[in-house]
Amino acid sequence: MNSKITINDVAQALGVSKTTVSRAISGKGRIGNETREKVLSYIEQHEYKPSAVAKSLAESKTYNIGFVVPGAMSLMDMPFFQKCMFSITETASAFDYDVIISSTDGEDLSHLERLVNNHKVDGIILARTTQQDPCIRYLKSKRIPFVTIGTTTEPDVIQVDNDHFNACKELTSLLLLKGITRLGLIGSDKSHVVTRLRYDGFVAGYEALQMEPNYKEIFLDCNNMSSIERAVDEMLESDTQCIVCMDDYICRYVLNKLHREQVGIPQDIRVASFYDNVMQENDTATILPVTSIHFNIQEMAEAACRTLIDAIEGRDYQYKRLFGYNIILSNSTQSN
Amino acid sequence: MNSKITINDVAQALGVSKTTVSRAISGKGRIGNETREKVLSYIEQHEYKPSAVAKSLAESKTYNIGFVVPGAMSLMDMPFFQKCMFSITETASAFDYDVIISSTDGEDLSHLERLVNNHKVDGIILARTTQQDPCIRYLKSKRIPFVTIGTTTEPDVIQVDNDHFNACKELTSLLLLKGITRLGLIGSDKSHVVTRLRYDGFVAGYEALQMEPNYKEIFLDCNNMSSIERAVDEMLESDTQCIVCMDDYICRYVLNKLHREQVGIPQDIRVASFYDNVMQENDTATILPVTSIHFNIQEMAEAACRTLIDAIEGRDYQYKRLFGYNIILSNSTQSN
DNA sequence: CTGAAAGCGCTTACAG
DNA sequence: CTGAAAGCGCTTACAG
Repeated sequence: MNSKITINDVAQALGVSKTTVSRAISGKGRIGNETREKVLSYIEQHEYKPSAVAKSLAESKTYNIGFVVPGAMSLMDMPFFQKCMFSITETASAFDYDVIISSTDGEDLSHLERLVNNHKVDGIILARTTQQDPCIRYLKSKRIPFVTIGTTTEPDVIQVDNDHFNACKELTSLLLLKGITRLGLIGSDKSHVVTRLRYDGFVAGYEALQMEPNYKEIFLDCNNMSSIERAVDEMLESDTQCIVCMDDYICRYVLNKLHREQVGIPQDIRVASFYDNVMQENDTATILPVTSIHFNIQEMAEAACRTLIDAIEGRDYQYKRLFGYNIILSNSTQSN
Repeated sequence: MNSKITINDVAQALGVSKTTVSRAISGKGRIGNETREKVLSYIEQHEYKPSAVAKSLAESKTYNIGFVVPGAMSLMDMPFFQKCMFSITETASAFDYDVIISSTDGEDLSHLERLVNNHKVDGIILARTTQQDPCIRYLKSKRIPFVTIGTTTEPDVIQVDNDHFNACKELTSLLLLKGITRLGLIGSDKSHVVTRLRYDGFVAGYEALQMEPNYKEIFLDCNNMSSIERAVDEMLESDTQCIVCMDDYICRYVLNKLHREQVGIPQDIRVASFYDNVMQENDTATILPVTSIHFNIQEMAEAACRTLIDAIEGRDYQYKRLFGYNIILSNSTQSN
C-alpha cells in the first residue's frame, strides 16, 4: 500500500511537470543535469516505482516475453528446459523484461494463442522445434517476433541452436578413426528436428572417411524403454562394436539394460552418447562416464533471449546462430 | 498486424458507444440481449481481441501471477517444480491469468522485488518454504496476496501443503507394526520446513505405539552423495533393519550404494521412502519398487493457484489446506 | 532545457 | 437499457 505514489505525485512535490519526471527516469529527451538529479534522488528516497502497466500502454509494449515449452516432457528433458528457463529469465530481467511461461501440447496451441491475442507479450521463445512445427506457422502468421531454440527449415525464422550436426559428425569420425567401425545408433522421435540433425551428422561422420554406416543398425523412434531395449538386443546379437545413443535419456536405458545383461563396457561393447545433459550432473551414481558431447545450454539460451530482445527493440540481429561443443572421451569407448 | 482494431473501432462500426461494447464483453452492467448478441458476433467475426494492457490499467489489475522457484535446484527436485508449474499455468489460464516465472537464490530477492515493485503481478505463489523464509517476510511487508506451497509457521500466510506429518507418521507406524522396529532415517536440509515435518512425523509414528526412535540412527542435512553414503555405512555397521529416506533423491543414492555393496533388499536390509516423486515415473529401470508415500502434486498446485486467485479477487478462501496421501507398500520392506 | 496536452485502449460511476 | 465523460499512469510529439 506504500506504492500508490504516481508520477503526478512526484511532479507536484517537486514543482515540475510529469514530462520532466518521465525524462529523468527514462533518460530520453534533453533535461538539465540538476533537474535530473533532483528528480532521481526524490524518487530514490520516496521509493517511487513507475507502473509497468501504464508504461506498457503508453509505449504499446509489454516488456514481457513468452517462453513456450512442450506440455509433455520426460524426466530427462527437464534439465534442458530448466536450464533454458533460468538462463532466459536471468537475461530478460537484465533488460527489464519478464518471462511468461506457456505450454503447447502437440497441436493444441490455445495457451499460446491466448498469450498472443491478449497482447501480453512482445515476443516469444520456442524451446524446441519439430518438423512442420505448428507453433512456428502460427507465430509467423501473427507477425510477432519470435526465436526458436532449435533449428528449423522454415524460412525467415530467427533460430539459435547447438551445432548438433558437426558435433555428431566429429564424434562419429573419432570413433571410426579409433578402429571402432561397426556403430549402432539409437534415436528417438524423428519428428524432432534435432533427431534429424544428429542422424545426418552420424552419416556424415562416416562419409568424411569414405565409409558407410550399417543402416540396419540404426534404430529411430525409440522413445520408450521397451523399444530401446529391443534395439539393444538386436545389436548384441549382431556384431555391433559400439552403441551410439542420440541422447542421455536413451543412454541411461542402454546402460541399465547392459548392466542387467551383464555385458561389460567397454570389454564386451562400447557406448557413446550424442548428448550429456544429465550425465554430467554427477547425480547418477549408477552410471559410468560415457563418451559424449557437451553443449553449453546456458550460453545458447541467453543468446536466444538477447536476440529476441534485439528483434523486439528494432536492433540488428543474426538470423541463425550455432553454438560449439566439447567432446568428452571416456573409457566407455576404449578401443581395446 | 490484423489486431490493430480497438474497442473504438468496434463501437463505431456498430453505431454504439464503447461503454456498450465493454459491457457486452465483460457481462457486467445491464445490456439488451439483442445488443449484446450483435456486439459479440461482430467481435467474433472481426477477431477483435481486447488489449490486456489497457484493461489492466483501467482495472489496476495485471491478470498475472508470479511463480517463484528456488534458483538452485537439484535434478531430483525438478519433477516436483515442473508439475507445479504446469498445473499452475493450466489453472491460471482457466481464469484468464498468466504466470510470470521468477527465481530466488537464497537471500537474493532482487528478481522477486522487481516483479512486485513494477506491479507486474497481482499475486505470488512460492514453490517452497524454508525456515525463516526471506520471501515470506518480504511479501508480507509488501502486502501483496501470496500463497505458499509448503507449510510455514509464519502467521497469516495462506498455505497449501501435502500432509507430510501424518503421512510419515503412518508409514513409520506401519513399519513398526510389521516388526521392523530399528529404523534409520536419512534426511536433507533442516532449513526446509518439509524436513522438519517429516522428522516430526517419524518420531510421532514411534510415539503412537509408545515406542521411541533410536536417535543415533537419524542423519539430517545429508544433501550430497558422500554424506548419504556415510550414513548408510553407519547403518550397515549397526543393527538397523530398515533405512527410511526422506525423499527419493536420497533414496536413489541409498539404493545405488547398497547395490554396490552387494547388500540385498529386503533380505539384508529394508528400504522405505517418505516421497516417491521420481520413482513412480517408471523411468528408472535400475531402481526396484520401494515402499513410499505418494502425493498428488497436481491437485495441490491447482489448489494453490485457485486459492491465490480467490484472494486476489476478494473471494473467501481457506488459510491452510492439507492434502492427503497414499502409502505404497512394496517388497523393499518385506518383514521376513 | 521545460511544459501543456493529447494519446495509449480500456472501465466505470453518473446521468438519462 | 445506453452513452458521454473522466480516469487508470505513463510517453511523446509539439511548442516555447
